[in-house]
Amino acid sequence: MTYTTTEENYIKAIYHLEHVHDKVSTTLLSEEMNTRPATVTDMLKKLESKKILHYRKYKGFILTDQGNKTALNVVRKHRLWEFFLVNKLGFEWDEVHSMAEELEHISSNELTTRLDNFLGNPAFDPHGDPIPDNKGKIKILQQECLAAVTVKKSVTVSSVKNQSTEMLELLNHFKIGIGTKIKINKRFGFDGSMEIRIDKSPAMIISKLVALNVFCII
Amino acid sequence: MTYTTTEENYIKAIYHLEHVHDKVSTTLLSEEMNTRPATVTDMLKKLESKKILHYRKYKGFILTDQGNKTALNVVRKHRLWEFFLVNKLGFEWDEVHSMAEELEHISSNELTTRLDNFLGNPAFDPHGDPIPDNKGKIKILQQECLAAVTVKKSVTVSSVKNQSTEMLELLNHFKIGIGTKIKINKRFGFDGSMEIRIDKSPAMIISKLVALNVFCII
DNA sequence: TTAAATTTTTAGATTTGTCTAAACTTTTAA
DNA sequence: TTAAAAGTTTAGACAAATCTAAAAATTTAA
Ligand SMILES: [Mn+2]
Ligand SMILES: [Mn+2]
Ligand SMILES: [Mn+2]
Ligand SMILES: [Mn+2]
Repeated sequence: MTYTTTEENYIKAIYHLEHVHDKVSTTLLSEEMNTRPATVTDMLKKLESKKILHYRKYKGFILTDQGNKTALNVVRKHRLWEFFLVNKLGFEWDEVHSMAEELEHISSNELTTRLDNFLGNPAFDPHGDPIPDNKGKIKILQQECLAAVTVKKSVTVSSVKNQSTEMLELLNHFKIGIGTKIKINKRFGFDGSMEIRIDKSPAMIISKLVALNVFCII
Repeated sequence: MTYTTTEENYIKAIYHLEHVHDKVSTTLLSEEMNTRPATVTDMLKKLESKKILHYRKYKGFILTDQGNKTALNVVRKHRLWEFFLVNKLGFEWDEVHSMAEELEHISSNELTTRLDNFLGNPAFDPHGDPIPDNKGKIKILQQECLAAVTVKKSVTVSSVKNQSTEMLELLNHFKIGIGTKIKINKRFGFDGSMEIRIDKSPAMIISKLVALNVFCII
């Protein structure tokens, strides 16, 4: 089975939303896809007929195994291309998303396999998100939210939740990236901000919102 | 200006045909695009309105400067990606065309520039075709058709005209590729076939049709 | 428990790229 | 030089992905 670029984008969006919300609604999906709910309803019928999801009018929808498999393949390509763009072409992590959004639809499986090998079969993309292997298997790390880490502990940044350009730009400014080692000096009760230190550089303050979006390995 | 994948494919097809035929007809273009002439007429009107070509009903059409520039950019991306697939991912030269047909539509100019640099700014693709630089400039080689080369001369293969899988497969079998040095032993008047030799390997016979499709530097 | 609010679906259009069949223009050749 | 052949365009239709407006179903809350 092959799917259009649009279908693949819907499948991937449903996959992502299913991992954040326990029930994905038509409206939620329409917001994610920047379309109208009516458009989503049409697409749901189409994807149902292609056995990508189970759908019952007014009752909701959920990806089938086939749907999940397809989503994982698109996610795999997206993250492999992001890795390529950052590690081979020298792009910054905040520049690659829209390019990967196009590259993820290149169809050749052989190309994906060879790209994977060329990159050294990476397990994580530049944002710390796991790259599914060719069977759809994902490495799951035991991570903790930086906002919840005990004071005085040292941790290693492993992923970023909010991946907006603004957030990544801010982390760039702080010189925080995947793999950065952080020591938590103090947490301020007033606004939940934290004083942290990277190596020997001077201590700095990050807001609670930033801390909530950074995940670490302890 | 940005163009759809379909529009880009038409623009590129017109560009290629203009370099082989002194007048491109609606029917010829429809054959190249595997569509009906009526479909081409519709697209011509659309591309005319986008200033990609000059068009006069029943009288023909020709790319504008803007059309040529756009075509060269698509050709550039196509050939850079082919180079990448062969020289970085290890594909054979007869495997890359359809993948490049998709990759050539990835829009980011910054990506194209960085890919070009990553590949070492190659001037020719795996089939010996010139890769336009970022200004659309092409290196033109002084080439001669193998079928026309004087007997006893030694030449270097520089490009292949017919790039069908069948042709490339045949050349693979003969171990003839871009850069291969060939000595012409004899040309047979009966069928125009030629006896050639590569390095110290035993002499072999290639048909006139093969020779007509191989171009060399003398 | 039922009426109001919210969500979802249906109905009917629109745009893009395609088709077939028919009409129109140009070219060819008798 | 003109009639037939060939090439091109027009007219009308369709599938995909989208929209708006209205109808229907579900959820919420008085
Ligand atoms: Mn995408
Ligand atoms: Mn990512
Ligand atoms: Mn293409
Ligand atoms: Mn090529």
